[in-house]
Amino acid sequence: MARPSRYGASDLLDAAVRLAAEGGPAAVTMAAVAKSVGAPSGSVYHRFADRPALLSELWLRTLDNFQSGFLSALESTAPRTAAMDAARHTVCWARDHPAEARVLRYNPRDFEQARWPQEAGRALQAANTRVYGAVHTLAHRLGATGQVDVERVVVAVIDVPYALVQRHLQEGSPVPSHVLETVAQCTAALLPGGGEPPS
Amino acid sequence: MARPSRYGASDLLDAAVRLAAEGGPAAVTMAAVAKSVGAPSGSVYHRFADRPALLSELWLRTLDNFQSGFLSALESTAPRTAAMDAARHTVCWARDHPAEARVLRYNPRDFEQARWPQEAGRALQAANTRVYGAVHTLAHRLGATGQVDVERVVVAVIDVPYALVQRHLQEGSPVPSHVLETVAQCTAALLPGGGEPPS
DNA sequence: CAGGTTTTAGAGGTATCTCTCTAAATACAC
DNA sequence: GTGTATTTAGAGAGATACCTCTAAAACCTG
Repeated sequence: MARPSRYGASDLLDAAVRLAAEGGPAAVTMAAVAKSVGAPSGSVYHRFADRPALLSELWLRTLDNFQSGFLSALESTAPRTAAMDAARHTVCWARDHPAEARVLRYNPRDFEQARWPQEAGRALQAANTRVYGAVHTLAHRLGATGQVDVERVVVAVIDVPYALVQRHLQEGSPVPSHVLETVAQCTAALLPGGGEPPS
Repeated sequence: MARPSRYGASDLLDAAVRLAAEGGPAAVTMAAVAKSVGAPSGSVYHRFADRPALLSELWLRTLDNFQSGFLSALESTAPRTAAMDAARHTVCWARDHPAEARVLRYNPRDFEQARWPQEAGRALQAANTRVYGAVHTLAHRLGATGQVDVERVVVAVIDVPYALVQRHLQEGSPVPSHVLETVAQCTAALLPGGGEPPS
């Protein structure tokens, strides 16, 4: 049918992830991505309509790579193990995919969300509501009743592992293994019913 | 002695904070700062040797504005109230200074730390070790013994309030008042000795 | 091998940003 | 008032980024 592609979309996105992890969103220029894989800039524009389109795919692909494992961890039948598994998944995924995890440290806004194609904006919203919905129902399965209880589950399952992991990643160092235990303790302590007393 | 200055350093930094809060570090260009206060670009270069110098002062001033209150909250004699006050301070400060708080969401690296003047780099390191040292001694005063216990206090006093506040700020919405209570509960639950059981 | 489609390849226009440099304006000291 | 140090004011050079556009190359189908 046609000439085979030498620089595929996923190759370019891989390069973009590396650049973003090292130099932040500003480092993801079309020229830098092209240079990073040895392609001329025209090849990048052949795959992505413009820079916002590339950035949106970069963000959405990375987010989905993380969320898919997170969501399947939440599907465990026992709600408490679901919560613990999800929290641990965040740590393990970040440990195993440091560059991608460093991308998620930022915000869609930092990746020019305002200029994304409409479809990308909707996809992002869908992904976010899907995760928040899953955590919400988890909170109810855990017996959370009020607004504050639900918030507390969100902190336990999302914010604490995320914060602990990012603190290490942002220094460029890998995620130490003891973080897994710290997160497990903190999450357990914050879930309804509490954890073993701290000391 | 001389002509009075029309665009002071702090005016320019104020504008830079606004720009960074709205558009991220990339939006803080010398031209944008100048335009934001109605000055020609030359006036900005008269105050700051170059862009890294401006960014370093932007970061250090903002960090110090936050840390001074945080550190004085930690000085309370009763260690548990010190921890709770420090956690609450983070929430209140972010609520009252949303633009500055949104700046602190980023990393010195995002503000070109690699090109900062030496002196600024040292000041940053000093500020960080000062805070981590204070939290470290707080952890000991709270009876923390092992590595994991200390980490847990850091999570309770720093990471949890920071994460909860940033989750709201990054959507552009102000910090809701109920966050103060959520943070207080989570921090209490994570401190040695625990909090009231969740439910 | 011929036709058609996709992709590479990169030159170049336009815009923007950083930073330098000169000249003029200002206000205080004497 | 005069001198002087500081600041404003902005033009312009050099670099870089985004994006467009044209031409050629490569491969599959028939």
